[in-house]
Amino acid sequence: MVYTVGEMAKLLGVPASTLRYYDKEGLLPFVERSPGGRRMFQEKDYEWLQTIECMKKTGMSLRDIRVYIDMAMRGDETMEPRLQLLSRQREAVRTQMAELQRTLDMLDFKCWYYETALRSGTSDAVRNMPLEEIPEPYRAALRQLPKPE
Amino acid sequence: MVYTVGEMAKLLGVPASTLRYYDKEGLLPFVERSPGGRRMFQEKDYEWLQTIECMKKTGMSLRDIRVYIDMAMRGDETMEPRLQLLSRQREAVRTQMAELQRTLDMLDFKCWYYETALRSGTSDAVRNMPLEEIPEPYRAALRQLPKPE
DNA sequence: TCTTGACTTAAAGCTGAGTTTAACTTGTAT
DNA sequence: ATACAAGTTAAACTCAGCTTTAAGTCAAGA
Repeated sequence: MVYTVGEMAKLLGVPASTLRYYDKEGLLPFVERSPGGRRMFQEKDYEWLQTIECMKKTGMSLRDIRVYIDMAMRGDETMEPRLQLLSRQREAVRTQMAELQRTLDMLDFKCWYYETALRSGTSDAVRNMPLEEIPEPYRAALRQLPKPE
Repeated sequence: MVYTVGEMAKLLGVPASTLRYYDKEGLLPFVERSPGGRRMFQEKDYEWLQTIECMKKTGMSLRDIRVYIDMAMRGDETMEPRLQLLSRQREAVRTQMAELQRTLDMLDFKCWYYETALRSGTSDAVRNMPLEEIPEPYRAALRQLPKPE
């Protein structure tokens, strides 16, 4: 079973222009063409495209994904550098998550701040609240934060 | 104590061009000018800038940050919409983190895959490994994933 | 006073990841 | 055989978030 670019795009839920763009950028070296020049996507290409999607979710750039694909197409001899690339990406995602957690703590604190201020009708009460009265979970965020405005 | 744009940029660890850009985009309505037209940053402006930085880390667009700043400058009457904005942003960050976790699971699995393949010298062994032999933590990721290449 | 470094603006340029457009070709259905 | 939807390319356009450049202004130290 082969698919045209439009069919494959539909399967993946992306515009066909995106697949053409990826092809132009060298991300789809595995896609063959018909005698008339049309892309003929195979079942196995769907798996490649899922792999690309997955890499993209990690925040990897198209350039790095292309490098990865190129290596993967060269077979087992490139397993080591591929592992290295994935390993670095994993580290990057972990870092990203840790940063997001700190950001989330800040947002939790700010939301609490406004909820409290709204309940008392003014921001004065909570702005001048002594540290001891601030619920424990928010104190850490407060310490590393500017005052909410 | 007042600072020029260059001094404030140094304090924040960003290029001065970024602060000028933010000003042009309306993110710094609080910064006053000298008679000669130069920006004079005050201590309190430093706190505003930290707030902007914090909002940016949540992935908020400059446009939304400007809206937030504008509201904050109008005082207590805008607390409710500000809370709504922060609340929405918090939801967005939570979603983002959940997605990253799934991505991380995938990367963990892929790294395990390559580590195993490298130890056995070929990807065949692990490619054909029956599900029961795959360590439990990785099975979930495998189920929602394309085969690694 | 003069030099010099840091400031000012407007406008253009850059990057990544696409999307849109225009002009043309292919292949399927009638 | 013909129509016509869907394919092809190159090139231009978009968007956010800056950065760079050019041409000019300000102000602190010698």
